[in-house]
Amino acid sequence: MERNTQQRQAILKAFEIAERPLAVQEILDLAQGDCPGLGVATIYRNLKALVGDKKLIVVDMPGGVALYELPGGHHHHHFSCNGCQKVFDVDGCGLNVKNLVPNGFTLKRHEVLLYGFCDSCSR
Amino acid sequence: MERNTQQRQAILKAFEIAERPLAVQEILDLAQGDCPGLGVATIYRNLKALVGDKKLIVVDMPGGVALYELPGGHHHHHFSCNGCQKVFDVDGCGLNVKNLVPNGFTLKRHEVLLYGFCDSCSR
DNA sequence: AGGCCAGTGATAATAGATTATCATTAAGGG
DNA sequence: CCCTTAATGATAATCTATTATCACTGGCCT
Repeated sequence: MERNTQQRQAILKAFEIAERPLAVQEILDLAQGDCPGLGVATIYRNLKALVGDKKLIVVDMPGGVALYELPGGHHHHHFSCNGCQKVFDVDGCGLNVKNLVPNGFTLKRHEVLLYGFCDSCSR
Repeated sequence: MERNTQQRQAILKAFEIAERPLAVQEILDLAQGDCPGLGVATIYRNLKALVGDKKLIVVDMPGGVALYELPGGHHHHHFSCNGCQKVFDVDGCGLNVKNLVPNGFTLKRHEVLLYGFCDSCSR
């Protein structure tokens, strides 16, 4: 049986409010607003379960920090801000795969990572 | 003073032979062919020094494993093979940055990561 | 309302990557 | 060739992220 706990609700709500990929620490900070006392172990447990249920997807970022986000469905990439360190979704792709993949290689998927400063940090 | 040790030579030679980005463990395996007894600490020490001297550059890959490569100079990206786990350089870019960056955001740099199977692993 | 047990929280344990320590080795100037 | 000392190798230590443990709590079925 799977229970609908306050903790799990708070975690999912954090993603709905943030509207961007979140790291474990960010999820913890946001969800603790709704659910004081929430512990890291619970975050990890629920993340694993939610990813298994396809309610969240993993975004592997360089540097070893895994981010999680709601499955939007459409093809998109990510923008990492050097100022606030937040990661934002970027709609669309802009990648021309033709003539990029070496001869004999088989392309399965791709990631585009943009780095710079977000709206707030650009000023 | 900076000494031209056999260890440092073996490390740089590994990159020249491999002609692709290498992880610490790969560098160790390759360089030990020229320099038996070479230890990990020496790899890390030299990598740090070589990156400081711009003789190597760091490639941060998702998953937290850092790769190193010779500074080729030209703009390129990387292809990660799901079969042999090796990473290869891919010349060119193919990314149309226009209309990709959100309003107000400032783009500083970008990375394109391709995943699939290399020539050998495609067969 | 009562009770079972999945889920939780605090913390210890684990895992993997990188760094520090220190006795020993060897690069290279004189 | 000798001597200074930077660099090395083995290993312990550290650091960070994640998982396991276990007593306790609260969701939810009856």
